[in-house]
Amino acid sequence: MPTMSEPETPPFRYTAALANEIEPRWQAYWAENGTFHAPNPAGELADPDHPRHGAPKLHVQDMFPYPSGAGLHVGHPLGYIGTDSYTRYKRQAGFNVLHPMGFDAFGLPAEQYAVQTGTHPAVTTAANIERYRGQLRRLGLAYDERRSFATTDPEYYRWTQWIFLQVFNSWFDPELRKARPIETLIAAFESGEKKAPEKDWADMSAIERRKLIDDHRLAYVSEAPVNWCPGLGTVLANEEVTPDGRSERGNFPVFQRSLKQWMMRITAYGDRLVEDLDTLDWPEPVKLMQRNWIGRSRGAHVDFTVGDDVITVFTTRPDTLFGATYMVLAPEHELVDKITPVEWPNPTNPKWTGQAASPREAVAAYRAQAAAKTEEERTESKDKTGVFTGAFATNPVNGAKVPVFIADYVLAGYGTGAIMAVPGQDERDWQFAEVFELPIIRTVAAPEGFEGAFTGDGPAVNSDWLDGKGVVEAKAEMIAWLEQHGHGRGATTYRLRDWLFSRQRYWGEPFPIVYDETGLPVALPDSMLPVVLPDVDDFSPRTFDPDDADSEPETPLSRKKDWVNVELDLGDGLKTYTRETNTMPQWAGSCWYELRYLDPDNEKALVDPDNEAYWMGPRRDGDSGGVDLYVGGVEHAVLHLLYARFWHKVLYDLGHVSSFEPFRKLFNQGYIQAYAFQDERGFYVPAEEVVERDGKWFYGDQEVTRSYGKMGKSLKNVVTPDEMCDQYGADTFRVYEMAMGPLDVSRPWETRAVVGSQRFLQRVWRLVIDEETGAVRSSDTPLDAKTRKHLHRTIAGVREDMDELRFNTAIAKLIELTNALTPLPEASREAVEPLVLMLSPFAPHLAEELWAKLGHEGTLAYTTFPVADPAQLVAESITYPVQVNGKVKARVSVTPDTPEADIRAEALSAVADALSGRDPKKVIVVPGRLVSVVV
RNA sequence: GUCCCCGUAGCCCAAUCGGCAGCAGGCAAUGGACUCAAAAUCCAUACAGUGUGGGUUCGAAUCCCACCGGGGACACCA
Repeated sequence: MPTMSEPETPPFRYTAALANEIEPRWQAYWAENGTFHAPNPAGELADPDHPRHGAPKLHVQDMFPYPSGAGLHVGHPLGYIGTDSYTRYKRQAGFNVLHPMGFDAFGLPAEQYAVQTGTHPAVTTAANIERYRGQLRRLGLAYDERRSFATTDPEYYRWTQWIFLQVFNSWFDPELRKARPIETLIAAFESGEKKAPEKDWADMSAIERRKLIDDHRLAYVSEAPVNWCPGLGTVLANEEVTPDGRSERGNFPVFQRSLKQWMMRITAYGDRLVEDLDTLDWPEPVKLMQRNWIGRSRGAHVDFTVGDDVITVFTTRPDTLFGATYMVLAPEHELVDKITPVEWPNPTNPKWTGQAASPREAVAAYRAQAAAKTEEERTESKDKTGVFTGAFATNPVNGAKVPVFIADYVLAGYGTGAIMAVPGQDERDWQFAEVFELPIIRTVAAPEGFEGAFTGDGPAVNSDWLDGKGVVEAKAEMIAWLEQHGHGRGATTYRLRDWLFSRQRYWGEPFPIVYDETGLPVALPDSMLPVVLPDVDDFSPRTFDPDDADSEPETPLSRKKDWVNVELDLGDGLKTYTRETNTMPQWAGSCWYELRYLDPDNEKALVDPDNEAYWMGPRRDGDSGGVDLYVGGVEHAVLHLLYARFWHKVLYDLGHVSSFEPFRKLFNQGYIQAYAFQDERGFYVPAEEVVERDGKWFYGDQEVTRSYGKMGKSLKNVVTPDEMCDQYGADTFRVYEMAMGPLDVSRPWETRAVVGSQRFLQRVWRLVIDEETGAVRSSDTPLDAKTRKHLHRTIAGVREDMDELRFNTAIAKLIELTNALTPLPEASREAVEPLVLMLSPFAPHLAEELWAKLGHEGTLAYTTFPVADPAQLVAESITYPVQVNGKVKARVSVTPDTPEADIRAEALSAVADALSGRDPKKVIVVPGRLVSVVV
């Protein structure tokens, strides 16, 4: 115990200097004693002697950071301090707490830095991680450091690769709605239980069989339209492309190209990803964003015939089929060329032709026009454009001939890329019909006088056998009719696309895949993992002129020929194979890290099942299991959380985990933002030197304008936790961040307000320590009754606030208690010790120091959090305000157990003057609150 | 354009179920004590009627409707 043997401890005030002496000392103590190690039920991290062995568990996790070169600013650790305070409290409250931290260290910035400087990304990354660790340690964050890792560690990404192989070696069985090992599919084909689409399994060649199987894998190679970004030299996932068709990172143009890429069949999980949201304790807006992103819609596929061809449309409103007066195909639809005749039918409305001499010319011109537009231009103008193809389709319900158009308001990538247009019930179709003078038939009765497309519910009209039925019923009957007559079938579509999983980058996980002489992929066996990322001389993918759409990707790994070409024995004897030279996207490592914390050193499995079941297993029927509390920003509402859920479900299906969701409860912390100031020329000036005078802001003598937003170097408004630790100490900084508002609310940083938290800690310090002599001044005198009640009220309130993550109000209650104790002649231990314990989640170093000074041995981390005495929570009397017609006219004081009738009587006599003889019409007694009299 | 979240003292924020808007708390301000003076500390004081307008109710910051302002998401998804 370093603190016990230092009589020369400066006996002064709790200052930044003192804090900076205390804090590293306790950080060292915690590290040396492994204070925050959490015991596992099994394996190397098990510890039967641990004070929390066998206690109820709690797994709390933060979204781990990408260790950037810029280090942390004061906004970053907000959530970390929140979870640290929460878990310190829960640990004291008796839980076995797992609170780990790691690093998401693959990614573009380190690679781009490497390209610029030649420094290996591994070197940059390691240095950045060290810096982060130092910054986090300085804040006193209580992590189990044995469980920390980076996604770039080969021992970690070995398991990322292993999970990839699990995904690769699985298929999605639509009957069971789950992933199953690929062998079960092969067996099904072999036994004839499942039929191959084109010819019998028995008649297929080995290569044909492999291709068929590969087409069913959850990870597959696909020649598919992808987002090719020449400026970055890589392809991007849809999610990484901005709505105006540029790369989210770097803002380069992105082009649609057909390229061979790895995909993950996340769409197979669309239903479960939607449905299981209901089991999760997540903020509603995040669930909503996921639902919207997945975009499941139910409806029907309907077949329209055009000559000898069949065009299938997707509609969510099969009930309106009688109102389909035309059809629209996306300009890119594959049947457009085939159905377009040589000449315009006679007659043809001149508005339909785009002034072209023939349908083919019109189609070609319109396509060129559509292709020239960016995605943004296409969606920005809501004016409907399009052109008639010259072809007519047959409406299957009534045999009506309807004209077929192409128009860019129909998207090639959604549904079937073709729609039946029902202007009477769809606003977009209505607008198009107005422009092109197409007939409008209402099939749902609209209210009297209603103009435009009616999308609400109502009885069907003009719809033969559906007439009179409501929308829901009519939909069901139409789907049944379509299926019965072979014109269509019920269908569900998703906005969600399969996940593009390969990147032409260096700094990512290599795929555990090689190609044989057939060019088909072959999985490496587990025994060959990890496939270590080799050193290369040049880290950059070949980049191109950002506008060169026809360039071809060339990966950094592909240039390393001695690595790419390998001789391996994969069961067919020694053969030459070619390695996959793409790497995985940055999301891969963060898709499963919550599991690795549970069992970080396990070499036999990604996580021991006992450990997984203990920390993350379901607790009751229907419970998804998962991390008990996951804290991070809303910016990950869709991508990271969706991908992680997907992988987790695959692992669940294959029996590797017992939980079917990774994160049971999600909490979005707010952001700390800051003001930035610009001078007349628009240059940013250092924010900390700007002063306010009369509602205006000045930098020196110069007036500057204020804006509010992120902290950033270029905005010259960054404040770092290190500066705060220097100026005030980590505890003051922690208390300030937790006190300045609720954790989920964003707020502006204000350095000059930090001093308030410092003063509070100084007052607490002064309750225990004599500032002149350094002696402990707390007494053993019992508290007076009033203060004792205040203490227990505070304990009860703080516990409640802590459980609900309301740290700001918990701290306010502690300040209030401190302010009540300060003027007392003696600082009684009866109050001071609980106060120190309750403060310890927020100001752990100060609390440990005071706890030691008060004569306790070792750390307080496992000392029971104060418990309120219920007897002390009962008020001696309750004062009821008495309202007459909403205005407070009197107050009556009664004991808490006074019956309602007596309260009523007392109240009425108290306001007898105000009533002046009138009879009360109504008297409302709200127990514990007030009495309201109405006359 | 649609959807979601948020508007309470100069500022950051409190206020179970609708029940006395603040001895919840902090910053800043003002006055005082201490000091040669200042800082720090301590004590005290003032400041809003809850963005606006309606409605429901005995009673609305809280529930409903419309509008205004700020933030976020999606954006022709058939």
